[in-house]
Amino acid sequence: MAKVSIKDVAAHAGVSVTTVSHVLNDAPGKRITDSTRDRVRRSAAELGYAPSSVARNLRLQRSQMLALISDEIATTPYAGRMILGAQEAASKAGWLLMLVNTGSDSEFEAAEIRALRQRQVDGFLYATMYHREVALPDAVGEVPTVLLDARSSDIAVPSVVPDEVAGGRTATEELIRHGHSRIGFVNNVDDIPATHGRLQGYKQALKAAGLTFEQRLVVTGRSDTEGGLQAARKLLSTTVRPTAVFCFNDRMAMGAYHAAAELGLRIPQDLSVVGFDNQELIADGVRPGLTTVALPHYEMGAWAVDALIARIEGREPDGAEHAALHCPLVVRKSVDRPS
Amino acid sequence: MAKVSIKDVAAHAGVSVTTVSHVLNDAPGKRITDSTRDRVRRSAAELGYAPSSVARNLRLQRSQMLALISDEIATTPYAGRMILGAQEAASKAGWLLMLVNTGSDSEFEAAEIRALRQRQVDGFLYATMYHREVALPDAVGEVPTVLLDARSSDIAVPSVVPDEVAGGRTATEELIRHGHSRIGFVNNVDDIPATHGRLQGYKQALKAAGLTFEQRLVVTGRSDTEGGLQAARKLLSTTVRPTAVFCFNDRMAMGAYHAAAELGLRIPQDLSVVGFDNQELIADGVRPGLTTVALPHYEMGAWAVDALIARIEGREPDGAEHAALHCPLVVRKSVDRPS
DNA sequence: CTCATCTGAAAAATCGATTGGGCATGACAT
DNA sequence: ATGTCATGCCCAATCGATTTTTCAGATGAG
Repeated sequence: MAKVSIKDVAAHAGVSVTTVSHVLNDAPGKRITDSTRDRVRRSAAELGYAPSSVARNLRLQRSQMLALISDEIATTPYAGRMILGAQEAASKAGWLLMLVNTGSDSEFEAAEIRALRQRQVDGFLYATMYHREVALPDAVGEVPTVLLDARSSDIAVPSVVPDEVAGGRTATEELIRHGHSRIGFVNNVDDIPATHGRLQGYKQALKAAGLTFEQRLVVTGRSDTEGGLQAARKLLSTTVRPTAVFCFNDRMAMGAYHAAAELGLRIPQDLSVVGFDNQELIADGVRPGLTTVALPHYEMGAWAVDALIARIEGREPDGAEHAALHCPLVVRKSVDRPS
Repeated sequence: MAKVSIKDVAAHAGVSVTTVSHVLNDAPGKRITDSTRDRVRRSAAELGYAPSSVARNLRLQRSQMLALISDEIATTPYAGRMILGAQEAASKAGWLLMLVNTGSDSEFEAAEIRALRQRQVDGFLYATMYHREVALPDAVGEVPTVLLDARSSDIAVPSVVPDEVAGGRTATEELIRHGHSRIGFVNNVDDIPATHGRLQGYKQALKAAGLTFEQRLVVTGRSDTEGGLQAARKLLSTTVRPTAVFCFNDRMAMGAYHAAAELGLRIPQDLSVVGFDNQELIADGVRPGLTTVALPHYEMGAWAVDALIARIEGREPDGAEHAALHCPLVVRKSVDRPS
């Protein structure tokens, strides 16, 4: 079963390659009798013919390939779901997805991008592994591009990010719903959209519930377990201890668990905790399981691919689209009513 | 800066496309004067010429593309480093890597593989996200393939896996080195190579240190936090409690931490723990940090790509190669001498 | 009966590269 | 003066498709 080309089909069906092409592509405006049509189709099937996309791409000057460029593929566990979402959306639409990771070396990045353009990649997904603002490298040039989990100052580039504000609101509401009224927020110190967005959502939820925002209930720290531990320690040692904590992410929530343990507080009886990110390894690993808000990585990947393909095929409302996708709550066992 | 083809370069340099091709590819056996060479090269540089790989691939009947096919890209955090290793090795060798994930649907898998062959993918990396035995799908046909983190019953296919036995030995030795002589093993129940290999390594280390293997020091459970908790609970409640535990993986080690906490045992003062996998999220997240054995995912990815390219280019000793890569110890704070 | 029109399909150009075979040109030998 | 040969480069075929153009034969109008 070596390679069977369009010529073989033509010979087998006793027609020209032209006709085969016309039949197989349902060429519009071409007149071909039904009997010929049938003969060609049967031959193609019989021979197991599959058109060479290399040849087709050369002729059509495109590749049906997308490249997902990202700064760091490895260091975060998020990557997987985002890539999966992109990959499945691409495959569903009949496109292929290349993965390229460039690290932080912008020299290397530019070189890779040029290499991809040389291979006629039709579009780029420019992804970051956490929601932040980026500058699109010049090298992408005129090739259609969509930002994934990132925003650009250049608003002409479509982008998709998580709805951080709504996510923060969701987390806080879950605590309010269980009857908490003194709710602490262990936030990240970094100046990134997630920090501000989740805080804003926290405030919105409080306000909507008629609770007053208190600055001293917000403590910040590095966004890892250690930072969460320290921040939570400080928060839980205040004179009027909160009965619940919303943590910037699951790693910090893990730190809050440690702090609670130090202080002899049981979760969720003495302290309710909500995290953010839904990192299964942590959220499922700690005891009790951590109620948290999930980032819609899969959905963002899929959205980005769909938007990119639409753009490439020119069926896009002009003007860039910017999506902020919903972050759903994942309920486990770390939230209860206040004692 | 539209598309500049070889013809443009030829025109600009005042030579034929043949000559341009010969110069740019350093065609062996072709005689071209230095002055012409220079002229062509300067023209190419000046015009920013980059050969179209689509055209080249059509002519040469290859694509310089590799595809990494895997069952599940998303569900394990390992994927990242493995993919990164593959990706960087490919890029270093001037190849492109496609990612394809097929889920468990072998129908869909076959379809994807056919699509890839149609695009002239030159080789496949068939990866699983944990070390196990697989059957290579028929659809790959004659295309060169290398197994990643998997073994096949068909020994003709090269493969690379972690050296589980040596890893188990390393973990156990670390405990022995600190003076432990009653070392428990919290093992996985699944019938996979890791289970048997790590146990074998555990036994080897004991034997080498002159310690006798005791069956009751080995307990098994599901390979997650809960399973680790239950197994460790059982192990630590025996009359003669071990002073150290080697856990099948970091998730089970996390369960062992929970069990120790229940029993009022401090780590590492009262109990030393060694894990396996080096899942940063866990190993760095628990307190104290977990000493563990790392799986060489990055290295396996790179090895597989190198082996695959070698095979494709025909510079490979005949007969398949099978590599078992070293699993290095990552020291944190969960091991101390017995009290 | 002749010429125009329509049909169905084939021929040929094209995409951008690689490559085996040739063809001038000048140097050298006879 | 003529034949031989190495040199330096170009022609044209090729890869496998798509697409524009062409064309032979059937049909119909005048």
